[in-house]
Amino acid sequence: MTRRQEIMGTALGLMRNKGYLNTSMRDIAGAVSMEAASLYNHIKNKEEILTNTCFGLAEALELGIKEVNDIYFNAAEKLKMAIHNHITVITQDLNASHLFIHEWRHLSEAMRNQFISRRDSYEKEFRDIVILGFEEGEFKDVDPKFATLTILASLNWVSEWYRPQGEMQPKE
Amino acid sequence: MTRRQEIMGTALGLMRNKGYLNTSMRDIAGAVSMEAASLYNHIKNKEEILTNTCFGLAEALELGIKEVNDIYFNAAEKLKMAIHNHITVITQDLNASHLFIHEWRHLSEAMRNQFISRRDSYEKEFRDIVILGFEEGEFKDVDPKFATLTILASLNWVSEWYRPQGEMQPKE
DNA sequence: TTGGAAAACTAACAAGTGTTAGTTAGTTTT
DNA sequence: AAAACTAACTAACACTTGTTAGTTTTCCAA
Repeated sequence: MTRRQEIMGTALGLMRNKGYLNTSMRDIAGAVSMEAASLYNHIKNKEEILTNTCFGLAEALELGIKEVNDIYFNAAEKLKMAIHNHITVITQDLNASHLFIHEWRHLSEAMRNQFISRRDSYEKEFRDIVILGFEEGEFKDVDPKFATLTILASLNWVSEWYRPQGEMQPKE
Repeated sequence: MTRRQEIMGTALGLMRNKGYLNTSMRDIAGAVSMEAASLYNHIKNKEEILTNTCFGLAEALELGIKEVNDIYFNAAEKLKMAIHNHITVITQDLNASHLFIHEWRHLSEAMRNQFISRRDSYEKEFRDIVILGFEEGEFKDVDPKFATLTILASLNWVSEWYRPQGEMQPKE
């Protein structure tokens, strides 16, 4: 593991516990036993940590839903796989996921706008699957918009309570 | 409306948009057209804003679930009413709800511990309803713990997308 | 009209923020 | 052996933070 990865990982851990703004460069430095200024030999600045993880996860999620749309045709199968892929990504690195879900609003304005639009288009692809299932008559008695929001809310909340050592596995 | 209420309301609005830590006393003061120092004639300190709203909502939610447990006996009815009460509280003041759900971790340690334990006991009461339904054979094929987490996740996420002017009403 | 509280002000504080500059020791490449 | 690179350091910067002290203005009841 490079020093950079070590710094990134430690930073994510601190930020998950204390929040992005509440985690200072000196906190991060202390946790990897160096001075704050030395961090800048390895990372560009504080925001890079946030930008990197937010866009990294965005990419992983987008990849997951594109795969689903390429392979499957039946709405029920699509939805199942989309959920599966989403959970797989989210549970990969819980600290990163927490940042991705809760701290993106502290991106600089330009990055934030970019982030929001990618997030919206991901939600749209997800919603399209639910709508498809609705048209196929597979899913009933639901408002597609509402159903999608509910599903994504549940999926994202997983990063709050999921523990790798716990009794429940991602697939379940 | 007293000056205090005006300050509180404005502060919650700012904090919803920018986050608690990222909202300075000078920001709040500016938004109500006074100097930062003058705020202290009306509120004790910054944390009082957070403490007040977090514990205010905690109390409202606890009240709601106690009422349900007093009146209803059937699990399905209980759950329905518990959800209804929860949504009613959450949609009452979206700014306050956002703070309650996302920023409680910035309470001072003593307050935070108190908050967590009240939150846990609320979740337990909720889970007990689901478990009751499971035992009654009313709800099937679900792990009660998992179901409860999913329900609460969805309910809390409502504060992210619900708009009073939107097409959907709390009752739905 | 006046006395006193309420609510605003100015000025300052100590602490903490992200970041830059300049330097140094040790290692790698030329 | 010389040059370049890596990764650490110390010191300082300009600025922001929540909060307090002391003073002045505003406003209402007597």
